[in-house]
Amino acid sequence: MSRSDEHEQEFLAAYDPRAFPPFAVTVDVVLLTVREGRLCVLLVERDTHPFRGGLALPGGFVQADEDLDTAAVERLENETGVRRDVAHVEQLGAFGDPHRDPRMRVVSVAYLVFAPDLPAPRPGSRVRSVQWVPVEDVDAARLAFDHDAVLAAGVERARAKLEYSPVATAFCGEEFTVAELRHVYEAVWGVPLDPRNFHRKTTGTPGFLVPVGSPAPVGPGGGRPAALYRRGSAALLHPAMLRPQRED
Amino acid sequence: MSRSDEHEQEFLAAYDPRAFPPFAVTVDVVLLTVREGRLCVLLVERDTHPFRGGLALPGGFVQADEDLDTAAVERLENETGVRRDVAHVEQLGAFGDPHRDPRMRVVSVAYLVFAPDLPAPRPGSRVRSVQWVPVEDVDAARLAFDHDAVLAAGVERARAKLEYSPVATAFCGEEFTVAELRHVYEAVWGVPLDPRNFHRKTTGTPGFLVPVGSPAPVGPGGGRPAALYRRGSAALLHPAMLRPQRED
DNA sequence: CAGGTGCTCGTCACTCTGACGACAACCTAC
DNA sequence: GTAGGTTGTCGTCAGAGTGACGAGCACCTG
Repeated sequence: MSRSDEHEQEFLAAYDPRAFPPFAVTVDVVLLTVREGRLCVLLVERDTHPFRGGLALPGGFVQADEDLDTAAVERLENETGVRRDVAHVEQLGAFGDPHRDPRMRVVSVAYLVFAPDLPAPRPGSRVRSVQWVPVEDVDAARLAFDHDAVLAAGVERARAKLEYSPVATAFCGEEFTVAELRHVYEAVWGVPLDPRNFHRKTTGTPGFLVPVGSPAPVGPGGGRPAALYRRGSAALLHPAMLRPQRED
Repeated sequence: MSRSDEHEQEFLAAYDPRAFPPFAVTVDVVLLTVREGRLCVLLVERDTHPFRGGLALPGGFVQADEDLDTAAVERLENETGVRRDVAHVEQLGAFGDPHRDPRMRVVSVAYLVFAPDLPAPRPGSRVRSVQWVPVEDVDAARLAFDHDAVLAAGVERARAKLEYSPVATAFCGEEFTVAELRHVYEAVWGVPLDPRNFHRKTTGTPGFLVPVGSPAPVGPGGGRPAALYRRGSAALLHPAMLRPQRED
């Protein structure tokens, strides 16, 4: 397409800051895992202005030629060592309150990541420490920026998503038992589930679990050894696995 | 918090374009409605570079002090006259491919809006025409930017959302019949539904529909007059209303 | 070997659903 | 007014899915 004078004018006008106010764009990652039966989120202690010393979700600025998804995975890998292929990554949404960052106008694109229990993360640049915090124990009022709202959205999305998709397997290793998967559901939903009905449901839903031919593994503290499964090919669970609804 | 020299330096550093590359941020609106039994989307014919003459979703740049949600509703109202209170508005997600806009780096936050059948929209500024297009008839390859992907995400989100939430009522007027609501489901899902089972399901799900005390209205071309309902207070449908699954 | 633990399979009552019959309440045509 | 068409609403029934268990299996430790 040849560029006429008219187009050239419009092209240049695109850089008029009055018409197109400049934003910074960041990614923030809600990285969830299940540790010791509890749903945990990865938080970093900031070492830079603003909110120095405060807790925040890992994340950072998107570079000029970087895709949003790539930026999220990149920041994640740099700060925690989580490789993309052992985790589930999905976009959570955009957060763009005009005053969410005191420095400047920032729109943050939040990502939700599920990973199995991982080796201890190491602090990256501009960060004092990195820690897993049970989501129940997070003091929302102490989180930097609007990360309390981002975290809440991530946890709620996770709870809903376990119902109709097989993503819970992303919290487990490559191979896992039905009980391990059940512990994931129990930790995310915060309710106990009947082992027998859970077993019937998960093994009976087509495409959810694929039995691993190899024999059953050891049992840690006694009990019949469990069969191993891998994640199946289904993208959606039919029928869905509904969490028990609290009665009023 | 007093601002030390150190903080001041960091504060100023925030405006270094090498560290914080400038983005433009836009909102794009997937406005869906049901007209003549078909799910339709509002598209505008662009009158400006780039994609002049091409079809696109309505939308525009977010202003410097404007909230994202506000910006979406504002552009929507300006271009179509849809008031926020007669429609359902939710964020769809962020689209930020580095080359989605040939002019500059743009991140677009897409919004999904459901509205009842509306009076004909009027073209706004920088727009040649505004038209309702059945989503089945949209030529995805001719849409500007990545609006084909945005539209596809919006339609898929709408289809999924009808299952577990009462948002389908947003496609109807203040008061509506069960049949009108059923036509919405049929148009969005593209499948016929059994009127008797649909009636049992919708009137039986707690919080979905509230009968209007006033007597039944007229029937247009014959048939027993239908009872009128308003939207109930439920935010989620329990149990969900699952769309019939295609068999393979 | 006894008893504990956790895995897996069964049973049963209940709810929800899809498919359909039947009647009610309106219309228009004759 | 009566016949016949159209749409709304209520009922029925068989089958699938679920919650709440019981019970046996396969490992452990003492």
